[in-house]
Amino acid sequence: MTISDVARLAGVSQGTASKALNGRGSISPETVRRVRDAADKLGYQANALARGLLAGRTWTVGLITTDSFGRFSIPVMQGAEDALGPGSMAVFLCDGRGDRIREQHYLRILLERRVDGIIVTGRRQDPRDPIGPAGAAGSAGLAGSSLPVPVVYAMAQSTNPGDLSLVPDDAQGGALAMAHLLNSGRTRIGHVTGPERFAAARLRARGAQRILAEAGLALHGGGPHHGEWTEEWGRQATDALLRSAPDTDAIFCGNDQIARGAADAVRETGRAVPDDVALVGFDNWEVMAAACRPPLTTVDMNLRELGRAAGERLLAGINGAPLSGVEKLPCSLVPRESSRSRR
Amino acid sequence: MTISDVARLAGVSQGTASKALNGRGSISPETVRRVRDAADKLGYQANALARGLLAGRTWTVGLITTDSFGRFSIPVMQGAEDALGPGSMAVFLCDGRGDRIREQHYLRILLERRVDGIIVTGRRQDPRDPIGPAGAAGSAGLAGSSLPVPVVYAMAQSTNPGDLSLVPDDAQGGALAMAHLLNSGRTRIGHVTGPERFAAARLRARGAQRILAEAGLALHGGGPHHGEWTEEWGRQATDALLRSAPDTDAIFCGNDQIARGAADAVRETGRAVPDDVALVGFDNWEVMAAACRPPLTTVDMNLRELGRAAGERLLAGINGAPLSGVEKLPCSLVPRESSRSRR
DNA sequence: ATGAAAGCGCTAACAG
DNA sequence: CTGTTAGCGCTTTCAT
Repeated sequence: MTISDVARLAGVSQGTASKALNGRGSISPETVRRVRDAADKLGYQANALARGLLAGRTWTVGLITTDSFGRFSIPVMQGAEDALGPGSMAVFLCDGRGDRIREQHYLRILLERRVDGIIVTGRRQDPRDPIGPAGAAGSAGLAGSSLPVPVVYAMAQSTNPGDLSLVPDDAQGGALAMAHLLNSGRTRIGHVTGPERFAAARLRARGAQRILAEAGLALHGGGPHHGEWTEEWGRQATDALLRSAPDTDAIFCGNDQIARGAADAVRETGRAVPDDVALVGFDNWEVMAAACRPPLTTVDMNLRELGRAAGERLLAGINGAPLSGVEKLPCSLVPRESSRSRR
Repeated sequence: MTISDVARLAGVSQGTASKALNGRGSISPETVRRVRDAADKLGYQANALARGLLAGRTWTVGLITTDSFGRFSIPVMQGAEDALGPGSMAVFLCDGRGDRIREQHYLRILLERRVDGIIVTGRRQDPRDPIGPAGAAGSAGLAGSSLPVPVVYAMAQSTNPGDLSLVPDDAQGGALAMAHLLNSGRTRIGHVTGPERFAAARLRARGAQRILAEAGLALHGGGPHHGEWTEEWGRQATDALLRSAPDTDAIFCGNDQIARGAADAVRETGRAVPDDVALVGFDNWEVMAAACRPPLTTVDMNLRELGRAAGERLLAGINGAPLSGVEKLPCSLVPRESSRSRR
């Protein structure tokens, strides 16, 4: 099933068939019709390998996720597809599973297949070594990636400032959550979050504390309470917080799992959410936020939007635009029951 | 960066360079070394497009997931990669998002790129139309897929019996759960599950009821209680069940979310899990099962194993083996706290 | 052991 | 408007 078969059936030359099918050159309408008919009858589909070989590009981009597709990578990937698909670019997804070896392997696979560009995505914004031949990073300096194709990091950040990284603005998200709690009339607000080694935890806390300071307040019940990103920690820390600072009237939680644990703990001390204690989470992980009792107000990182931006940037890069720097994209607040104003 | 550049640098002909790099023909060790060195120095990587064009195959398989990569598709995909990767096949992942149009689109993309085979994966085992040109299904009859490459359905089932479908054995899984509860000394066992329109719900219930019948028992508190696959429904149905049949000593839940809701409901009636009421879930969705209080005993569908099997079957298909029929792969039980024997 | 040449399927440049 | 030809990068005969 090649274009020669189509040409033969239509009674024209190979070149004419190609032009007729691609709308290039000038071909009589009658011929176009005959060629199209022949192609349809034969179920002809152009061989993308031959086409790519000739054109020097493949209309394919690779997306490497450093950890398995999870709740962070998936929306990023969908956004990227939204941006790339309409221009009929295909996205070649690879799961690095957080393993450098696998990642190198996939990089190789992608480059061999001559993808036009690569998106690297992960689940943390802590800077990571750039993809590419190990050790090439340092030598590259500000010069951008040492790879033969443009690369965009999305929901991941390269330690090489010459690479373009797109990350959610965690500090702004934390500020958003805190401002919302203040607006709903709370003033004695605690903060329970994940491990301090995560940039996300530190930044969210910092943003929240800035807003609090602007209102002349500080975290109620002591500095950010760092622990695991789990429900278990949410319960435990909330329990301790309510014991040491019983008049706490709101808790900003570093993610939705912690918030859900917090909701259970609040309820189990005989208090009500949101009437006694308001809660705000982070991530807008639907299945968590919706199953929480009551449904959880939370911060959405707009990852799909971030993925879309990554796709657009990559397209620009493929067309020759320079790609570098770290860009922070805004989070937004999704209000639900858990932070309703009193009365 | 082509093989000619390598050949020139090594001072040999193109053909010799090719043989040296691929270990074909007979080439003097000395020449091999020179060519390898040249390739290394230049960072040469073969162009997979040119190679594929010539070979008529691409060492690439496509994986189309009918709904976004979620907790069902991901393990299947990983298993498939485990089976295919070592033979250095690349897996081209596509997210159909449950949309037939997108699916067609990706199928096209994959066939244009001349993948060697396709795996279709989903999250339900209810039979679905085969992929491929709409309407081609019926005419194909038992003849297998009308596509030019082999196809395997994994965690998805084609309505065309000529296609090969791999699904978890839900009935066996349900039986496993029920047998486990009986073994732990329970006899008054209820069943709360998802919508009846899901084959999974019906099959799990059927398997459970068969085991119960063999023990001379029947579902306690009435037939399978069908509802949503949500925590909310788990809470609601469990509450109703414990009201109408207060002596219930175990509940088999159709999935882990329902089980988690059930755990909350049991606790809120003043009963203890597992001392008063034992619980078993289904899916082994780690984040749910582990966050449940107490940790949830559940049935694992071994999806990774299923994915691996799909990859192996596809390889066989690519090598010419015929592929058809429906195969059910066994589930296994993951015991945790929620069903510990009393005393 | 090595080189020369053909050809995978396609598009583009150039003739006619 | 249509046909012919060259060549993308690679592997593979077939000579030498």
